Amino acid sequence: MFSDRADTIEPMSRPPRARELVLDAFEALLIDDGERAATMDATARAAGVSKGGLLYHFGSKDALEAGLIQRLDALVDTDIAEMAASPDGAVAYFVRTSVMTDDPLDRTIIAVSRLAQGGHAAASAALRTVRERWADALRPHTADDTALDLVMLVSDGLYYNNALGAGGVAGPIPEGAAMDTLIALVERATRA
Amino acid sequence: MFSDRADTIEPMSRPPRARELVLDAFEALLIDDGERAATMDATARAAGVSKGGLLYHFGSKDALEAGLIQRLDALVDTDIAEMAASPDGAVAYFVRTSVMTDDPLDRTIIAVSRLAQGGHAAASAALRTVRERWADALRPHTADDTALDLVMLVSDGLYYNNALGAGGVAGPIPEGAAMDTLIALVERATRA
DNA sequence: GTCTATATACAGATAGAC
DNA sequence: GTCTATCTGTATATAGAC
Repeated sequence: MFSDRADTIEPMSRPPRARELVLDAFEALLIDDGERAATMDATARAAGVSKGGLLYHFGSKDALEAGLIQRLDALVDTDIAEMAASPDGAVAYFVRTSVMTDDPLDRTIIAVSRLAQGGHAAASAALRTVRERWADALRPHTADDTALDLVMLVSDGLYYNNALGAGGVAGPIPEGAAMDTLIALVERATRA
Repeated sequence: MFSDRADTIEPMSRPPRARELVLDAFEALLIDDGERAATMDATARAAGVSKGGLLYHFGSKDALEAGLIQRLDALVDTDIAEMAASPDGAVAYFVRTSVMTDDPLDRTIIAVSRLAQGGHAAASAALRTVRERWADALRPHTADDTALDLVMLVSDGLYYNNALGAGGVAGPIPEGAAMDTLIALVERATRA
């Protein structure tokens, strides 16, 4: 049902490229400097366009924020599919990927969290929905509701520490072997 | 070394009362509406004083934020003492009190988190210090570093969900019996 | 599609009256 | 101690040229 015109080579993207660059810039500002600093002006400057140029793609601040939330939903689709297919098991995959690796999904989640903490209702709702989707995907892999709570909370804790790292010293997140041991402990405590 | 004049009855407070009311208002705005909305103007209005009146107590936005961080440190002193004295055990006390009950400490932590997410370096540093103090107090009660990580992360996860609740629907936090079961699971997995 | 220029509102902070 | 102006900078958004 797709009619992708693949006969042009250079501008391969269906979603306008400039639009994605603006979202990248907005995301980076939210992560590095917080909601307050992520203004239309700063976003335009960071994306290398003018304010007017930005407002052609996103007619308002609300539209820009909605665009970021839309990106989050798309990235979570992919993540849930990868989690289900993970050879390690869904729980191990989920806990391990809950620590920020600067991949697109991690970045978008932190950015949307900043929006949520700024009182943006749609951002809070989007994060709750994402959390619920993850919980649904993990439920078959955990012993009971309490075990699922534990897995979800450890993941939330990891994200909380990631989110606090902004602009400051890195948070106290288990790395390498420490993470492997933590995952083993969580799996032992929650295995279905 | 203190020369407390206790001979006056009515104004019993050493820290000026208006100052505390301003901090209460600032805190409430941060929690309910986010950092962006917690302006000097809005804080003054919520505290029932004028902008000039607020600026008598806190000469700048930075001073106001520093005042909130100072309040956090004082509240954590009390909490650590209560945790050590808890008949339930430190781990159970810690996990149970990690869910927002609208007590002064919970409120101040969420408020300072908002500041931290807005890029306020001193707020991030203060939260890291608080986390470290808790970890030190809990270390003797956990089997090893991994167990301690697990307890800390569950607590962080609880706070993360509390923090997201702002202005929106309540987060998916275990309550009542579910919380008791979770604490039992965490204790079984981490007991020293 | 992308730009400059501008309107309107509100932020943090100062000055000085009461 | 607490107030009412008021200054200065910056945010979102619009208008309209190129």
